[in-house]
Parts: sequence; C-alpha cells; structure tokens
Amino acid sequence: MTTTKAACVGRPRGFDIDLALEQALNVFWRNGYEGTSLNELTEAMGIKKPSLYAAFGNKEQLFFKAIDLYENRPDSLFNIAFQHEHVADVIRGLLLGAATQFTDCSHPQGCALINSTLSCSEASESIKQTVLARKAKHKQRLVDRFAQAKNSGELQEGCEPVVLANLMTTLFQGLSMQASEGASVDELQQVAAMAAEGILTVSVKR
Amino acid sequence: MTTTKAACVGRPRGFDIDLALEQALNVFWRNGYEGTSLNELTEAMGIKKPSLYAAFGNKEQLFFKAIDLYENRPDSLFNIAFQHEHVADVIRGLLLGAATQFTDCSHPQGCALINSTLSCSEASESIKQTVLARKAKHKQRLVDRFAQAKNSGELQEGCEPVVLANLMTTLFQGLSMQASEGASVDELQQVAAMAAEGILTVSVKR
DNA sequence: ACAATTTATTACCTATCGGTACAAAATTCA
DNA sequence: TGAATTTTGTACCGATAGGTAATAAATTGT
Repeated sequence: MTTTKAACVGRPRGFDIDLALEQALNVFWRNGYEGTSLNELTEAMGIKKPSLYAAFGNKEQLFFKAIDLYENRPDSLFNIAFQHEHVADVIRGLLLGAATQFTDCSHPQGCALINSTLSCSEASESIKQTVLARKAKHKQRLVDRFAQAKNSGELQEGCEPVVLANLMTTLFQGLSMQASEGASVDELQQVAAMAAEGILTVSVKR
Repeated sequence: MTTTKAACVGRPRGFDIDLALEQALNVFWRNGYEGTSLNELTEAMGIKKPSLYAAFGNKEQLFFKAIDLYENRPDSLFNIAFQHEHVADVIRGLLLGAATQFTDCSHPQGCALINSTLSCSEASESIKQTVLARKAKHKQRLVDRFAQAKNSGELQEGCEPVVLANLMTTLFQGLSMQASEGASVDELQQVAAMAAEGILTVSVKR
C-alpha cells in the first residue's frame, strides 16, 4: 500500500520518486494547488500521467505528500527560531528568518503553505481545510511559546500571547505575499526588522 | 462603444448593468479571478453568457470594471484614513480600518484587490500585472504620506517612509488573508491595535 | 405596417481540466 | 523459457473552461 516500499518484482520504476516529489512541491509552491495543472506537474517531474497516479494516487494526495515534505524539513523557520532561549530572540529570528527564507532564490518565493492556500476557490474545499488546519497547528506552536514566555515573566503584563501569535501570523502571511510578488531580500528584511523592533517594545520586558 | 450610454433604439436591456457589475465584483471578491467561472458569474448576475459578453466584453474586462468599481468607492480605507491631520492617526486609522472593513460581513471578507491577486497562476499574467500595478499605486500613496510626515518632523529620524509603507502593506495583506480565512472582527482589531501601538512607538515622535 | 437596431435565448465551438483503459516493455520467480 | 508482476506510453474519457453563431424577441424611426 505504501509508495515508499520498493517492489522487488515487476518492471523497475524509471524515476526517483523522492526527486519527483520535490519537483512537484516546487510547482505547487510557485502556482498553488488549483493554479497547477497535471501537465505542468508531469512535465516538471519528468514522468507521464499514469506513472504519477500509480506512484502518488491523485493530484490531491500528491499535494499532501508534497506539503508533508515541505513541513518536515529540518531547517524550517520554526525549528530554528524556537531554539533561542529568550522570546525576544525567537521573535526576531522568526521575522528575520521569514524575510530571508521567503526571498531565497534557490526555491520559489514565499511560504509554500501560505501560497498554496491562496489560489483555492470553493471547489477544492478539502485542500483549503487541510492547509488551514496545518496553519492553525503552527499558530498554536506560537501561542504555546509566547504563553511560556508570559509565565516566565518575559512578556509585559498587557501582552496577550494569542494576540501576539496572531500578529506574527499576520506578518508571515504578508511577508509571504510580498515575496511571491517579487519583493527583494533587503526590502523584506527591513520590514521584518522594523516589525520586530516595534513588537519587542510593546510586548517584551526590557 | 461605451457600455454606460443607454441605447435609445433596439430592444431595451432587461437588467441593471450597474447592479450586475456589483454582483460580479462580489463573486471575484470571494473567489478571485481564476477561481471564478463564467457560470458562477452569470448565475450571480442573473444574466446569460451572451448578455455578459455584450455588456462587458469578456471575463478579463469584466474583472477590470469590477475592480474599478471597488477602488472608486468613496468610503475606501485610504480615503477615510488620509483625512487625519496627524500621521499617527493615519496609521491607526489604516490598521483599525482594515481590520474592521476586511471582516465586515455585508460583503466578502478581506480586500478584493488583494484576494484577487492570490488565485492567479502564470496563466492570466495580464491580470496579475494589472493588479500589482494598482497595489503599487496604493503603496506609493502611503510612501508619499509618510514622506510628508517625515518632512514636517512627525517621524523619528531613523524611520524610512518607504520601509514604513512596506510594513503597512505587509500588514494589510496579512490582515486580508486572515479575514478571508475566517478571522473575527475582534481578533483582527486586537492584532491591528497591537501592530499600530508597536509601529507608532518606533516611528512617530512622542 | 415595416425596416432598422439592439437584446435575449438556445445551442454549440474548441481547449483544457483531472483521471483512466489498454497494451507494450521490463523485470523476478519458477 | 515461460508465467507473474509492475511500470510505461499512447490514446482516450466525461466534465468544464471561456467564448460565440444564429435566431427569436422587443423596441424606435419612418
């Protein structure tokens, strides 16, 4: 049932399944779910449609596998920034990291998760819901981290962890859109730096 | 050649062209350009396809007319907020206004201009470019207003008008996405208030 | 009444969408 | 050398996309 297990009988697969998935992720990353056609996918992956369906199920399942691949990268924004001890460094790391990673030209611009949700009409509702659920999980990680900071006395009294998390999420989405629209690294880093400065002065104790 | 001029000869048009355009705007607002099909449009507008093409040209021209309608509303966010004398009130007005308008349930959630760009693959490049140009024009209005504030000594020395404008744009896009994904008025207003507070402390002289 | 003009309705066009049937090709097992 | 099994390529499916040809219906001018 799994696609990862190599079959030892029958004609051997003529392409690298992990590499193909990475190509698929790139296309979804650039064009979103609905903005990506099967022809674009098969061309980018270097395979024909029946091979795609045999290996990944269908377009929807391929998308989920691609997103899994994206989210489980060890060098993800959250994994890096959450290593900092002080919440101020976490906030700075998240914002500056987003500005940097979203404009990294070794892959499509912006956040794959955020970009994918965008071009999603009422048609593919399951895609939308799934992506929203994943984004909610990420937001919860932020809320938890900020709640912990509040408990340890790092945050100012008036600062609500959930509001702070929402503001960070808002900035991520904005930064992702800007990057997708062609903003430069410098431009976004300046924005992130100013945002971090402002947020820190109203949320973190000095 | 114009569609606004009423013909005095021939069969009279059986529908209100301005009302139909408003319905079209609503659909584009909800689903974006590519996410909206002609069938959805004609159903929402209460007309058949040939009537749509006779009155508006084609899907692309209909979209541009709908966006024109959207941008030329007198109660637009910018028009209201720019009436304030002090730049601090402008910033507060823009952010709180965005949070409020984007979640106003008398129309689709989020900003029509921002939402439309989203679901736009490489296919409809002219749509993307046109919308980007309009967004750039709005950003320029922000830059001009902040530059004026800097000249009049309202802004802190280290505050660059263009960076401040970029940060505001980033927040607008984030707020629009959050609203489209179902965020509540309260939620977004809290985010906007915190963002405004942070921005003011690092950009406006006290 | 009748031509001229404009709109409305039906039915259709081509292109592309996601998805698949089928048979040839390539391998392992006996 | 087969039989079994799996992948590959071609060619196709129904549904829907945006868009239009042709004709009927409704009006104004004469």
